[in-house]
Amino acid sequence: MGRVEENKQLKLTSLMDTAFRLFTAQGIAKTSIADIAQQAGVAKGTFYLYFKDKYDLHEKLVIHKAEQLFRHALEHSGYREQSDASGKLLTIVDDILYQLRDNKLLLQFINKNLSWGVFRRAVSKWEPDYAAVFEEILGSDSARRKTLEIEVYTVLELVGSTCYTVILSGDPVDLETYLPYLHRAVRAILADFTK
Amino acid sequence: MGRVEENKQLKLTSLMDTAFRLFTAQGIAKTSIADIAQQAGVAKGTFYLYFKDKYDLHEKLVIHKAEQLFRHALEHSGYREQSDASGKLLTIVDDILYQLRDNKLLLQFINKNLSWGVFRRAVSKWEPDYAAVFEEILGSDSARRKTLEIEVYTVLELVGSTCYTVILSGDPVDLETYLPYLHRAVRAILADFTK
Amino acid sequence: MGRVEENKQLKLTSLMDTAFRLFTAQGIAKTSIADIAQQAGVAKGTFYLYFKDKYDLHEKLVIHKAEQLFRHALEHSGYREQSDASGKLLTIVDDILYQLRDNKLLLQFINKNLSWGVFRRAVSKWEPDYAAVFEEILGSDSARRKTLEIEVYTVLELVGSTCYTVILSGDPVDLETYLPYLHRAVRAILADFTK
Amino acid sequence: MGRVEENKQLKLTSLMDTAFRLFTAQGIAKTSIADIAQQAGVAKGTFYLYFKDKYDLHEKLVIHKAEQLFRHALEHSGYREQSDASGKLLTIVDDILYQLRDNKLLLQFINKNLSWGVFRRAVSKWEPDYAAVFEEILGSDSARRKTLEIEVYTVLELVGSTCYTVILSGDPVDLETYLPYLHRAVRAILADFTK
DNA sequence: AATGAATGAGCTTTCATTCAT
DNA sequence: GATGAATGAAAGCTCATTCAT
Repeated sequence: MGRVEENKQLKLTSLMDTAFRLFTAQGIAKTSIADIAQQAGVAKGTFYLYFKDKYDLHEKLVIHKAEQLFRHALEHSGYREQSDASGKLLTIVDDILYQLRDNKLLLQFINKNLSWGVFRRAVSKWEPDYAAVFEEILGSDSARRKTLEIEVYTVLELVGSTCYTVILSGDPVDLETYLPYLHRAVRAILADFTK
Repeated sequence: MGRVEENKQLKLTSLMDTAFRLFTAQGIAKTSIADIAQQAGVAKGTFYLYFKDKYDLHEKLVIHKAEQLFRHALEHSGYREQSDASGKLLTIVDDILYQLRDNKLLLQFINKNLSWGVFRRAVSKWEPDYAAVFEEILGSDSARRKTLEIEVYTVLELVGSTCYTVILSGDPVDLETYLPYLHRAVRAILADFTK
Repeated sequence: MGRVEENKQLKLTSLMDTAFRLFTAQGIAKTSIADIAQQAGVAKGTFYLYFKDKYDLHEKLVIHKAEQLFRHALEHSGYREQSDASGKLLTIVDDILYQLRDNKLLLQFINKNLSWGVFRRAVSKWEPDYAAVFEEILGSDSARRKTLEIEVYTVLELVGSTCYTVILSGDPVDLETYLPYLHRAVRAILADFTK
Repeated sequence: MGRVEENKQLKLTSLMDTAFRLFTAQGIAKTSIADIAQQAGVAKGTFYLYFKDKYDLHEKLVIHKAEQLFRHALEHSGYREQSDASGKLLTIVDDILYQLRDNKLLLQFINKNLSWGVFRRAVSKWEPDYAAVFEEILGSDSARRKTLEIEVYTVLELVGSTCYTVILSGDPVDLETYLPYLHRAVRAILADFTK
């Protein structure tokens, strides 16, 4: 990577990191491009070399952060040691939950912005091939394929929406109290679907 | 109610209705006070006689719409005919789901903006006394009280987050296809909690 | 006219006068809205209460100035004393020429921007009814009607384009030298058309 | 011409062709150097190796296109076969008119930008020596010399200004309808001047 | 209570120009 | 010669808010 290429990467990273900080601290509406550029240490015009506008940056940021989150879960959760699809899924979910518990800014950012549609589109572009990973988790039994996708969707949405509020506001109970209930709920759903 | 009072009420209603339409159509960020006032048929200055700014109006709108939604469910779902708490809850949930299926704008608006915390705070202010209604649904068995609240919370979040995407984008499947799975999931959770 | 109405008229006039001065002095491209507003003594935002953008202002200015020019010619040239259409037309043309010779800024502004289409559209909106005036000049002989319009068009274009250069740059000769030739040319055209 | 020279010529031509297209399509004000460079297939910096700024390029383009127009008329109109100055002039004018009728973009570009002064300055620089050509057309009779120049000027301005509007907008009549009138007008002027 | 003209801070966006590679 | 990333001044435009009427 030449000097120029290296420099571009640095500016890109700086812009994204700064934007993440500002977006989570004060929201996208109250964050101006001037703010981002200035705090990232680049000229205002430079912003437009990398992003169309702040919403473009925002979208790219969501995808980027989501990828980091999943990549970590896939590489560190040890889900492969589980024998069944449900076990694998739960292991991954738990890893992600722990990451989010320890990084509330990220949770706030991801959850408010990550829809199932965005997630699926993003997954299909990632390297390594995460689509293959899902194949691996869910199995290749094509008869159960659609059902499994619904299963994943249901569990992810349940975990995402409940934990968002619980972790951030401790309402209606705190995370430690809620986790056992959540696990029971998830297992109940998975068990029922498997019938 | 005198002529003046009546006129004020008309302006207020017009402002809120217009704001709801604009907020859902183009988002709060892209909706200006000038837009709202003009389309509501009042002068810009008049807006400030009723609301502090557009965020104040937005908050009042969320609470107002949520109340309408729950009021309808409580008055029309016939939940009282169910014998157990779970049955009552499911009946109310179903009614709300049907309302939202038929009013996607409302779904979009409510879901993006209604958090558990806002909901609880709002409920406590409503007339008639909805707190009493919840008492009625959940029962007064103080031992199960907290558990039931978690139960309600979990189910509401599950229903809210999954149906939001399904109804609005038909992803990963459309609502007709998804509903049976959702019902199984909800019943599985409720059954498990009851053990 | 109330205080407010009076004030609006003042601001409008100030904006148009200032814009005319700046447009003629430095061109529309190099004139910013901030310049116009500042020198007109109003806030930048006020500009947008009266005009869509600087091109909108420009167009209105062209029409406004053209109207003044023609109004003066019609009211002061005494064209009615001429017996034939050609004489009337020449009298009006001469009056306009003298106005422009004495107001080169106006000439520059009008000529670069006044097209036959704009002129015709503008004329039809003016008060008093200038369309009727043209009727009066050209006569109501409907058989010659279209021919007369072409005649007027040809003469106006000839006078406009030749005098523009001559008055402003004295090239290829100065106005005093050119006028006799122009008059001969105009009379030659009119005489020929009358055949 | 070496490879390098050839390459330079290619880039120059590409820049001028692209600029002509963009200037006529959207005007000089809305055409950026970035646009020109990108669509011409060269880097932005390269632009500055050939032109000072876009106005420099514009001026060079006007002169270049005008030369092409006149060169074609002089080489293809057969004006030499006419015996008198008036006939020669009319023959050249007609050829130019036909070129412009078939190339409206060029008409638009030339007319908005070609003044008598620019034309004269440009003519004096061309190769072959077009000044001599004018000598040839107008004759060397120094007594009539200045009169003939005025004649050329008057006719060119008349033709230019009337045909601009007629060809481009068909207002007040279309070209086919207008041409006979124009020819009568030109002949009337020329005949009168010859008296 | 209602109006809407006026404000001007503040935002997004463009773009000519430079210069290290 | 050629490049194109970077710059930052400058422009257009929006809009919440005020206040005289």
